[in-house]
Parts: sequence; structure tokens; C-alpha cells
Amino acid sequence: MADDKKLTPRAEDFSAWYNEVVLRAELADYSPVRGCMVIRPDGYGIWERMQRALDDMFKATGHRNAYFPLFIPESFLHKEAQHVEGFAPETAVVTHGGGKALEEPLVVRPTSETIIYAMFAKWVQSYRDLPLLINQWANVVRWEMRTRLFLRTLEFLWQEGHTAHATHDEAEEEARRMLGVYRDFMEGWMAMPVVTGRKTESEKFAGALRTYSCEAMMQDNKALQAGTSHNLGQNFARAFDLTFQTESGGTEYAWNTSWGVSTRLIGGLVMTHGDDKGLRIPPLLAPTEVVIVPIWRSDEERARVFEAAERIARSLGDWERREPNRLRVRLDLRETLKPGAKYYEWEMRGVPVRVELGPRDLEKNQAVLVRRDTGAKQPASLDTIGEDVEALLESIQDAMLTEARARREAHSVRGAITYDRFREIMDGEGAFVYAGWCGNAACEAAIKEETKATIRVLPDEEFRSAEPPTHCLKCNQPATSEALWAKAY
RNA sequence: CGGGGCGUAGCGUAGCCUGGUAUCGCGCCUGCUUUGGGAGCAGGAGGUCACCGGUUCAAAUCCGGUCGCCCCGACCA
Repeated sequence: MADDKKLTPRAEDFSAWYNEVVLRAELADYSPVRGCMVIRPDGYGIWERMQRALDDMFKATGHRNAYFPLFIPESFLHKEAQHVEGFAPETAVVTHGGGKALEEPLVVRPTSETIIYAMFAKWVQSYRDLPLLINQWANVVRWEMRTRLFLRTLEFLWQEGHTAHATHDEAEEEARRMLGVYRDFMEGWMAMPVVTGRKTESEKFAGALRTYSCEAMMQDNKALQAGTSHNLGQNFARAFDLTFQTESGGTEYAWNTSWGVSTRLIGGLVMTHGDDKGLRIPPLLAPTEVVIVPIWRSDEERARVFEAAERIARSLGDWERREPNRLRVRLDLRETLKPGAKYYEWEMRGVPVRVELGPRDLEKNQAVLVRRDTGAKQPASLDTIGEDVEALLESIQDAMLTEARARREAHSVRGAITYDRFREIMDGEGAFVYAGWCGNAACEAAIKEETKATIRVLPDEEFRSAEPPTHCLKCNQPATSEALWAKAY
């Protein structure tokens, strides 16, 4: 068992490490159904914090929540040609209900564009009804062949924003705005830096005019598509007759956007921040930010230490920080485990700050604060522990983003590069490679075929190289754009 | 769907070749002693050996079939 206590190191087998962390940190467990997962309280707690933060951001940008049904008439999916082509192979279909065959099979939503724009068509008559800005929190089902906890399961939780606008430019602005919201969330809350940009034709959403994406680098140097935002143009409006009267009395199709992030983000969080001791959760998303571990020898000491620990837990729990919410504190009073065993457990679970409190500390009116990200210890006076913990949490949140960004930059490659060198990189450690592309889908496909790497995005300006690449990585023809290449999840 | 692995207590496993009393560790329960980096001792509970069929006096073990899960490759948030 001694060996079982340690995780498989990331360097030895990243995939095994990931599975072990998710299971042992009790974020999730396998379900009896292949490809499905149970999200356990510690995993769901992270999701709840993500939801709250994102939901506030959606509301702040004018969106309202609604809920659309799980079942979609199969015919709806067929109304948009690209869309059905993209999703039909991976839908689950209900053919029977109440013991009888249904007249029309029902698709379990793989995404809700069809049902939502069908409803929008009923609700929108005039330009005065626009823009219509809706979000829904829901589960969706996609019948994937190969699944992985959080990263790809048959059923997953997500949010999908759906909007309708009077003009192309407004829709474009909306799609870009929500991509920005995602980026702010991923960097500000998840401490996960992303590269934003536009997807190529071959990688865009089925039915979209344009797809934008946030791409994050995992610790195995592979890219994770963490969130996407689509300008759907008028494709769905045409398919579902979503029209409105213009100011001048004409009739036009509305312009739509959709955008989503899912519980996949939790997988991204694990693979961005986890280490060989387990999970590391950025404080803002941690269901428990602080765990207090009391230390004692005699019964007399236990009584004293417990009393003090409870007092500190209360005062920390009541500590009002600048943002008006309280510290999320947990007090570990279990008497069957030694302190060391508790340390290992809370490290596995990723709690950002541990407070150690023993008799020697009490004599000095202090406690020891230990940060999960670096393992560094520091004493804190019991008189100022609230401020100290708050400051430490803020420092951890910042440090985690800085560290993740530095790691990404250390594994990014820019500047002139030969195709041979590129192949070498993709065969080896992997990287984010910024290189020229001629714009030809054939080159994109050939590279994917030969190296498994794909164009993650055509990066937004701030991510592009100071010296734009001049030639296509593959065919050496003049480049029409700079592309970010990587292997992806 | 192709390749690989696995199904024995909550978890991890031994036993299978060569059929005969279900193995060990962790965890769990009780008690005592412990507790500043994964505690010790003693006692205890816990099993349709994935499922179905066959061979046999007797099957976890041999034979036939079925199902499921995990990992690696072709699709994808």
C-alpha cells in the first residue's frame, strides 16, 4: 500500500496521473454506464463556483437565464445542413415512450441551437424585440467513442448562450464580447491563461459563420479548447424562419450567436495546476479555501488546541474581506488520523491554505500557514490571521496564474521553423507553435495527418508574433496568416 | 470498430498453469496507547470469485458463450 499512497508522477504517465487525481481528490467517479461520470461534491463544488462567477458575468452583460427542453424533434436537427452533418453521428435518439414507438423520434440535445431558434422565431417580430440575449444552464449528450473524466463524457453540464441581433456587426460584437468574458473568467478565476483567436473553416462549429475559441495549454503541452463563441450569421435564422420587421418596414433574418463552456473546464483546471501531490485549486474556485489542522499530544492539550482551533475557524469564517464574502473554512477535528496524514489528504484535494495549530503555536499566540501552491510555511499571529490568510490567498491566486503563464511561454515556439523541426517537436514534448499558414485546408489536413497537430486558432492580434511569419509551415508558399499549432484534447 | 489489459470483500490484489478449507495489504468497526509530515497493538465485521451454460463426486481454477470496464489508435466541448 505504501506505493499506492503516491500518485503516478506526471512525467511518467500524464494520463494515468490525471485519472488518479480526479478519482482520489474525489472530484468524480465512473458511473455504471460506459462513458458517463458522477460528479462528486468536491467536483461539483468547483462547478458551482464556476457557475456563480460566470452567471454574474453573463448577467452583467445583459443576458437572462431560461431553460429549454432536453428533447428535440429529430426533424429540427435536419433543418440546418451543416449542423446536422456535424451532430447527427453523435446523437442519442429516443424512439419509444410509455411503451409505444414515437411517431417522430426525439433527439437528446447535443446542443440547443435548433430548439432555441425555433422558439426565438415565435418571440421575435420586430427590431424592437432585439437583441434577445438568453443563456441556459443544462446538460447535453454527445455519443463520443472515447471518453475521459470531465474532458469528454457522453453527458456533460454546460451553459449555452444564444442571442439574436438585428445586424451582422452586432452579432459579431456579441460573439467577440463573450469570448472576452470567457477569457477574463479563465484567467481571473481559474488562473488558466488562454490564447484567443478564430478557428479555421475545418475546425469551426457545424453551422457557424465563424467560431472563436479560448485555448489553454495543459502540462503535457497539449491544447485544451476551453470555450467557444460562434457568430452563427443567419444560418439558423433561415432554417427556422427567425425574421423581424426592420425600422423601415422590411423583413430580415436575424443574426445569431451562441457560446458555451462546460464541466470540461474542471479537467482543464486539474491539468493546468495539479502537481505530483495532487490537485491545486485556485482560491477563488476552491470550495474550501482554508483547512485548519489541530495538533496535540495529551487530552489537556487537545482540549486547549480544539478550543483555539474552533475560535480561529469562527473568526476566519466571519472574516469579511474586501469583496463581501466570507472565507470558506474547514476544521479537521478527526482524531483517528495523525496530522501528517491529514496534510497529505488536503494536499491531494487541493485546498489552497492549511493552518497548522499546535501547543507550541498557542504559546506564541500564532498559527502556521502553509500554501498549497509552493508548500511554503509562515507563522501568523492569531491577532491578524484573518488579514494574513486573505493576503495569502490573493497571493496564491496571482502566483498560480503567473506560473501557468510562464510554463506556457516556456513551451511556446515562435519564429522561422522548418517542417522537420516542427515534426520533431510534435513527436517529442509538444508545444504551442506559432507558424505561417497559406490558408489552404489541404496543408492543414496534411499536417494533421502527419503530426496529429492541428491549428488551434488563428490567434488574435495580441498573441501574434512581433515578426509575422512569411511562409506556410507546410508548403512554403506565402503565408496569409499566423496559426497556432498544437496537439489537442 | 481495431489493438492491449482487466473483472475475486469498499479499494488494491494472491490463488488459475497442475480442480478439493477464499490469500494478503489498505480501508472499516471495538478497545487501549498514540498524534508538529502517511501511528502501534489486540480483537472483529465484511465474499452470488462479472454473468450464463457445460465437464466433474467436486469449478475462482478446465471448456464454450455473453456482458462490462480501463488503456492505446480512427470522431469531438
